[in-house]
Amino acid sequence: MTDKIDSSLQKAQTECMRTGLRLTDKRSKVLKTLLQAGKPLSAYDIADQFKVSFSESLSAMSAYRMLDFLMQAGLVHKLETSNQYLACSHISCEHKHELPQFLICDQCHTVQEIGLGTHLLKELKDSIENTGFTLSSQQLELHGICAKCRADLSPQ
Amino acid sequence: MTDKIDSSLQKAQTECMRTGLRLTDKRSKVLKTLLQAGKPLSAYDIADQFKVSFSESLSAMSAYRMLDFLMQAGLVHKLETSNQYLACSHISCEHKHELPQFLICDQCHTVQEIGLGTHLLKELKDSIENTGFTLSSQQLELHGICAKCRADLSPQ
DNA sequence: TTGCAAAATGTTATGTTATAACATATTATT
DNA sequence: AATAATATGTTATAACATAACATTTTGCAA
Repeated sequence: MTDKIDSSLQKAQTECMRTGLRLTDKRSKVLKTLLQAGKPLSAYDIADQFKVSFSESLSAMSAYRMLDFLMQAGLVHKLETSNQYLACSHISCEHKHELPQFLICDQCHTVQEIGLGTHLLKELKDSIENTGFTLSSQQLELHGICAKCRADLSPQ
Repeated sequence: MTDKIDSSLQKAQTECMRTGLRLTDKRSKVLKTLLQAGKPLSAYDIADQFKVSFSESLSAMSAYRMLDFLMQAGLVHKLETSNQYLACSHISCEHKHELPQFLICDQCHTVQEIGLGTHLLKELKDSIENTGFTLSSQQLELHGICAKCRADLSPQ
């Protein structure tokens, strides 16, 4: 578990170096906060958790700035439908994804980052662009109930 | 134009009566505000515009409550990605839609409510539900550049 | 190595979006 | 008319986000 987080942080560091971005100590710690949480957090949650984890202050303002950086670097996503941030689940793999897709459980609030089939995505994209609209890289956020909560709700 | 708005208001009234919902004068005026705007507005924008249009006060708190009602009645949608509200574009037609889809232009901020093919939607839905996740009625909000802005940006 | 410019972070203030809690008014039902 | 339910008014405050400017740190050229 810790290994996974460490290797993600390592990978993030390497990737930033390669592209000339500065993954500073604080930025790295913000990313680590999200990786450790394993779930989406608000900017203010992050600032609070940061203080607890690292006994070091972080204003919400700074959290926002660091999140901006991490999002630009593709290391963090923002869930627009819940105003929360979460670490990209593909940091430690090679997987490149331009259109992240999230399944958000409205019961337990866990978020699963999935990869829809490229075929389906292409069809979706084509269907939209046929109307003359040009998609920017924008994510899908789909709400519902995850398998686990579904099972808990309707036992038997 | 005014006819379209009036007929939408009429239709909304009829539909609410039929289902036992109370589309009061204020609620109807909030809906009218959105229909007249023809674009998404924030709750505070609506309260402001309401005062201008009807020379009658409306607190933001009240606007939120009326928007909640109108959303429940299926007459208004909320754009979760921009915290704005807009009248459903299908009030005056028979079209029933459980999963609204929006194309949001990040340039001119116009919003187009589209209907993706049922085939494509079914495929998308199946693909997601195969993972064990149960979708609730959730809309798609896709950002990009509309045809008009696209043309303006790259002439010739 | 020093000095400068750019980037990052700190700090304070304020803007924007949304809800809580309780009071008052209106409406439907008996 | 009494009363219960619904709707609206009002005030306060929570939650999310950005602006503006000060200070510190870093990278780089002289």
